[in-house]
Amino acid sequence: MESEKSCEQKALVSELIQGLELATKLNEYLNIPSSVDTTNSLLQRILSSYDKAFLILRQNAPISKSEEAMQQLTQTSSPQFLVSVHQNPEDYEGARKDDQELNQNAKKRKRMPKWTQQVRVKIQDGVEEPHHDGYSWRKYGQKNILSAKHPRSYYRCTFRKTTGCNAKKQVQRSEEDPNVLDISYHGSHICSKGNGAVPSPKSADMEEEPQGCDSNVQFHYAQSSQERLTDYTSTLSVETDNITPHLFPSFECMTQDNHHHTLFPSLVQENDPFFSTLAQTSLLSPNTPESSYFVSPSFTVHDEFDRVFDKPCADSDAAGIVLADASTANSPIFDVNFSLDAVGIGENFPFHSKCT
DNA sequence: GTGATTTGACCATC
DNA sequence: GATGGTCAAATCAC
Repeated sequence: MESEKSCEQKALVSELIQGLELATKLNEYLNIPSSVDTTNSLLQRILSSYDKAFLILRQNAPISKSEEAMQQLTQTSSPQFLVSVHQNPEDYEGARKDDQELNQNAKKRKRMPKWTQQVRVKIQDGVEEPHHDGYSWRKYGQKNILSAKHPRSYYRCTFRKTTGCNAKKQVQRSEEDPNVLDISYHGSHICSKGNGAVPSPKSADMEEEPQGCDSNVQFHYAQSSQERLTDYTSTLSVETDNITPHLFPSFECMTQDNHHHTLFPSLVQENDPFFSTLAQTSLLSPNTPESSYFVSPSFTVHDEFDRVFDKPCADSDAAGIVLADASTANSPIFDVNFSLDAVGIGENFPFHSKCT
């Protein structure tokens, strides 16, 4: 039993480390204009590594306090710009096996990975701006929902026919606050290949090109429209009221327009070498002049370890965070701007060293 | 002309 | 039967 756990732990750590290593490589390639294929390949491998890691975790535990917290988070209706990602743990494994078949009927559809995101939309002269999340969606239906004031819109990936990408999303205005859009994502994007990672001139300011995503983890990509970025960042904050504090370490960010943003509750960066380094080398880096950043879903390394190996952890203080950064206005890239060397992570990195 | 959106109808599930 | 999700023809926009 113990040896099994040890083996699983090694596999899990290996996948996580591989993901970080690939992210570092990806960051290097992002500075090379002609390396689009390489970066796409690295991106897929990174996502695959974390997919495997989460599969390992889910094979070993039913549900963790982090997932409960995530559920609370996603169910919270907040007037603030709230980005949260919730992947239904019961849906995940089955859905990954036969994603292409899931739209055959509602039964299978239920097994698709699902996560929700609440986004505050900007209302100008009574007209809402379209919600942009970095993917290209095609609306295929709208329905009045019985208990809701506002109709629900149904979208699927624009490239469904050409790539078989089965990602869908449902968009509905919040009951509590009409300025908030409740967005539910179903399925994963598999449309990264052959769709062009760089927006076409026509689409650069109007529509997003599809980006690689073959994972339950949904990245938020930089968009080329500076105006749109400003609109987003001007309302960007993260709801923290109902979050278990150790889930989200925080980073303070100041944008070009002097808006101050707290991305996560401030708890750990001062004490934790990992995040203090991360904050210094990436999040607060002077090399990111644009007033744009995107928050990816975060996950708690310690918490997941707790779940797998039944180890109580007093104050989990490390979490994995990938920050998508629009430091170059013309390319929809995301910037994983930290390295393993910088934070001292190697194969022997003591992920659980603070647990008792 | 082509692709996206709208909207009523249809289907599966509860 | 009520409801949510999807289809597909009609319409719109470029």
